[in-house]
Amino acid sequence: MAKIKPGRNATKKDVITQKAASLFKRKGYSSSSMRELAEAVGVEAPSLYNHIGSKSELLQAICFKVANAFTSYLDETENTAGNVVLKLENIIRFHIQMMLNNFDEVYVANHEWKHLKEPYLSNFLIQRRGYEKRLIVLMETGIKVKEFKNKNPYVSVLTILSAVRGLEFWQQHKKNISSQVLEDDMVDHLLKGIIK
Amino acid sequence: MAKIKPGRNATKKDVITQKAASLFKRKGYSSSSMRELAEAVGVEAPSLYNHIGSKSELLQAICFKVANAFTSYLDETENTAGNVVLKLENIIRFHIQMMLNNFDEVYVANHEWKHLKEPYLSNFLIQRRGYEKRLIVLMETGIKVKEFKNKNPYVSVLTILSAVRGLEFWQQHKKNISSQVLEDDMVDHLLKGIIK
DNA sequence: CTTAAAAACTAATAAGTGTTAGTTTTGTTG
DNA sequence: CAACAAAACTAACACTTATTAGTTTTTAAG
Repeated sequence: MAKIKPGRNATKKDVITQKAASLFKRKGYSSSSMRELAEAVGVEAPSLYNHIGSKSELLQAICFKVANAFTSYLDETENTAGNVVLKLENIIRFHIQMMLNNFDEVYVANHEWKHLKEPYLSNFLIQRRGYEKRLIVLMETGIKVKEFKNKNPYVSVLTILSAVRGLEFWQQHKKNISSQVLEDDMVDHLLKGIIK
Repeated sequence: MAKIKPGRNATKKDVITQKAASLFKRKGYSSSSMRELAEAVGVEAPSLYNHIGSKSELLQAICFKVANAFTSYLDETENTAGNVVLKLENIIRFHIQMMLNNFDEVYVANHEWKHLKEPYLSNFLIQRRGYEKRLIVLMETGIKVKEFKNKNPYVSVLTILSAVRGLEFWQQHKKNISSQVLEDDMVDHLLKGIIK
């Protein structure tokens, strides 16, 4: 009934999506053609449509996979015992690890989301905004229980998220620093600025 | 001999470049068509070519204008008396102000540079790398003279540059926080993590 | 081996791309 | 006003785009 699946646990659709993430990262969504993607997959362009619905569907899959991963981790963390500092540290470390381990997809979600079509674009932005709001609430909690300095929580969240996002520039320097040093130094730098 | 110039001190080429920055920011370089740009300028697409050479020339102008602004400010700062902390603080403040006052162009330079054509792409990356290197040297100096903690200087520079870059998300929240609070809180957050 | 579906292929389409050619309008100067 | 150049316009070209239609090949099941 069905063909043998390509990878170990990956459907061909998964392979296409992954190759798409790599291509979109390198050239950007709009500059990536289905012919190029097909070549990366090892097939002619129209054959892709036996597995996927459209080009924009690929972008949707990538963006929401990433967004859902972050949302899920935040769900877990919120339902965990522990002080606020530890929660925030764990979240920062999760962001760093996502950047290092799922670079292509996170990069695409961060850079190419604006090419999502409605209603996916709106949904993505709403989800993203909701995520930020929850981090801000976490910051405010930390301030209230005297774990954090009384700095504007939005600025703190913005600073942290942006700094972690900047790990995309890190990829080129992977050889020079161990990722453990990177993670620890960055966490330290970001927490020292807000912890009391 | 020549027509009256559009704005006060701006040539029509300047107007086109500025509209291009706004358009490229909103839709991305590749998704922006010359017909759209023409409409923003209030003209038919082929008329643009009386003032500019090509679409990619517009991107070059935007990217290098931004890159040169940062390089120039660093030149000035390096030739200035003062301790390292103050120099770094001034540089951070300059980055923040560039983000707030030249948002479109800085955004495009940060996001669309990969669509530059050779040799401009290579030149841009070389210039960017050189800028980072000089900041790293500044960090190392600060460590040597005991103004900064002995943290990996590359990680510190990366964290700072990325955090400031993240001000692009700030635009939506302009109403809620004064830009002075933003600037001061962010500078504080970033410096506290490295100052001894 | 037969059968049937899954997935590859070729060919084609309609729309949009940056850009050039050629022409007309506009605006300034002598 | 005459003359000339700057800058607008229309028409068009050569090319690329995502996607569909229709057909053939491949693969798995009975």
